Amino acid sequence: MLVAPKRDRRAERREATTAEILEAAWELTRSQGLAGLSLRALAEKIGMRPPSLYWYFNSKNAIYDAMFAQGNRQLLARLAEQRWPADAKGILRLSARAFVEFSTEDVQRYQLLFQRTIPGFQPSAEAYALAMQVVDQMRARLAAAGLTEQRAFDMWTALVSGVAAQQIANEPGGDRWLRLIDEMVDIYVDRFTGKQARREKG
Amino acid sequence: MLVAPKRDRRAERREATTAEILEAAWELTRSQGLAGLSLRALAEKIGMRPPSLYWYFNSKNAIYDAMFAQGNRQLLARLAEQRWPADAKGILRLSARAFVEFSTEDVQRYQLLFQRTIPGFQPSAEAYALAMQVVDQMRARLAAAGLTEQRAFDMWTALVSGVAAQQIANEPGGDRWLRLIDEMVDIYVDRFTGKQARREKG
DNA sequence: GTCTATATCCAGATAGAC
DNA sequence: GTCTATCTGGATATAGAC
Repeated sequence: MLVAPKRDRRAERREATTAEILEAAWELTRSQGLAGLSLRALAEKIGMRPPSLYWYFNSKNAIYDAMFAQGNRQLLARLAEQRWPADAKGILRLSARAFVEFSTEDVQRYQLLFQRTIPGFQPSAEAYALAMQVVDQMRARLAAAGLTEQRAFDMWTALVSGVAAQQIANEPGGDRWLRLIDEMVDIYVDRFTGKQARREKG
Repeated sequence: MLVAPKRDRRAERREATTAEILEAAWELTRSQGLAGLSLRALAEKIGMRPPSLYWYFNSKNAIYDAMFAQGNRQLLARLAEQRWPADAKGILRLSARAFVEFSTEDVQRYQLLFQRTIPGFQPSAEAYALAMQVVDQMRARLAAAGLTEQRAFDMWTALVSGVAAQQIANEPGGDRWLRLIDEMVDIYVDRFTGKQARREKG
């Protein structure tokens, strides 16, 4: 009687090729821009003919979708691997730094994940769920720092994404805005945690 | 003897058509995305054949360039038409509100002016000079509010563009982040002007 | 100024052989 | 799984008539 082997070598190989395609896609976007990605160039880069890509992805949008999901998984992993301190200010500093560094590392990934720059693209439900997980993680970090109100969270995301946006738009690869993170956290903390915040609430 | 008439009707007509093309281009980008603009669709929208556009613009990039310049002129006009108050906090509030409202009004314009989303596009020297004027205006407003340091200016642009970015990315057309502007100005002012700032300096 | 006709090239996607 | 061949349609841009 035939038994299924423990390892599915075919599935493994398929996964490996899929990963290779995505890696090549990221590289191409870095040089051609996110919207400039073409299946021809992608196929050529990995030594395939364009139609062969369709064995792995049903459409170009499916590739964007996989990239979107992968980027969000990378960010989740990045957040998970941090050694989170216990104090509020430490948590906020690390949270901001991790996000801004992740964003500035790869402009195209930043645009795909956080901006609506590709005309037709909308992430699938599965990919979008990962993006929601990222938001939940951020919210959990802020809660760990004692901040639970929606208003405080919105202000926080504005501050952090502002630093990232300016760094990317005006000095990609530099650290002119990155260096402002600690001070930004200070002025945020002054307002939203500790004595002052309690005084305003009471 | 022939004398040149005071009005150059031909030039006027050419200008009018140029303006019409640009207006149609903006409308198309709003529905198709910035990168999705095509000369075919643009020509059709104004009842022309595609080659006729080349009488007015040498290339597609020239159209993007004119749009870039126009957007910056619109922002300069917007800043100029404000009735600027005398007090620092009033100046900052109006400055932030004017910029964020301008940004959220038209997402494609925002992307063209403030983000590098089109693969090949780089503004011409003339158009770029207008973008510099915008920055100078912003800097002048901040100076009028008593803030002259580079670091304070960088922090300010991060805060303002963060509010705009979040509003556009997460709730286009809404005011969830717009409503945070006054509070954002408050926490900024607490840090960078008045007693506290002087104490930190001294 | 606007047109027709055309050049040149590229895009994403499918059919079906092997 | 990967290929060749092909479909269909799009793009920007130019030449030259009117």
